[in-house]
Amino acid sequence: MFELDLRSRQPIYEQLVDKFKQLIMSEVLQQDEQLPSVRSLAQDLSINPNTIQKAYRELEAQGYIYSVKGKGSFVSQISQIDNTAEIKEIREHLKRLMVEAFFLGMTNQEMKQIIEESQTSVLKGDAYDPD
Amino acid sequence: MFELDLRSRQPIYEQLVDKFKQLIMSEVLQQDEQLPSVRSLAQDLSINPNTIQKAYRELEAQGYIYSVKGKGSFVSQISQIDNTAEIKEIREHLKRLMVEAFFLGMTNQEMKQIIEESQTSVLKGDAYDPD
DNA sequence: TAACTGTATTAACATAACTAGTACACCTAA
DNA sequence: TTAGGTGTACTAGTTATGTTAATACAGTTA
Repeated sequence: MFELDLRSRQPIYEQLVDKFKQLIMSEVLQQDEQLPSVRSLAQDLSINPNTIQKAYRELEAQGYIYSVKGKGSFVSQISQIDNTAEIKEIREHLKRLMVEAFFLGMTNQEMKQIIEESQTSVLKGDAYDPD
Repeated sequence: MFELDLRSRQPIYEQLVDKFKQLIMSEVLQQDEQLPSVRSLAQDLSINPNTIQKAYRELEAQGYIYSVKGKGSFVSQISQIDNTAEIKEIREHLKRLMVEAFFLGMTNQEMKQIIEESQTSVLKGDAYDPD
């Protein structure tokens, strides 16, 4: 279901958070749909249940999912998710990266092309890596 | 001379490497110009000399500088620096980030605007944070 | 010679992520 | 009611990495 990079500088639980956010925002996972249980997903991914729990806790804190003891974790209403802070972070991150890119000699044109490519892959659904 | 973020996920030595790369690629530091010594820069930045050394070792390995025992560390010829691998990394990084951005609802237009802004700040020299 | 350079090595420390094990509360279906 | 599923909480230990600390050695320069 997911491709994790265990050697990444980005922690596993954050990778999970990002993946689920994408699945939720793109409505691949729909409102009130149940997420895999902490234990089952841990087994599927061959990682510790605590790591899954940490990701779910984070997703719940940010409003993407809600959890019910004894039942499971479920997707929230997209409309009630506030991601303005995230958007701001991404903007800053993009700016920094583009400054780096310019110093390495990448052209304006080249970067706009990457934007187009990215958008295409998103609209085509390539980014979901469905399994 | 530098602004370091000691709490960043990015290690100090990598921040130093990036800063020096920018200063070298933008020719603020010119060919054969001497870099601050390991010990003096460590004192200026209030960090350990080993951390500076690690950054210099990395810069030398990537061809940005050359070091001479007993004399110091100096800027290499820009023309002989091979940064194709770095450019590739940046491209991948940009792609991933843009996919994230799209999911958060950022528009194509908005991203192109960020590119323009970044380019402007680079050309104006804002990015160097001269001191 | 003295004081500066880079370089190397070893040890200790700090932090964060991750794993492991256990326990408890709740829900659901047999 | 009970068994097995769910989320949740907690403590401890492990691992990896970055950073600091101290020391030593080799080369350069005034």
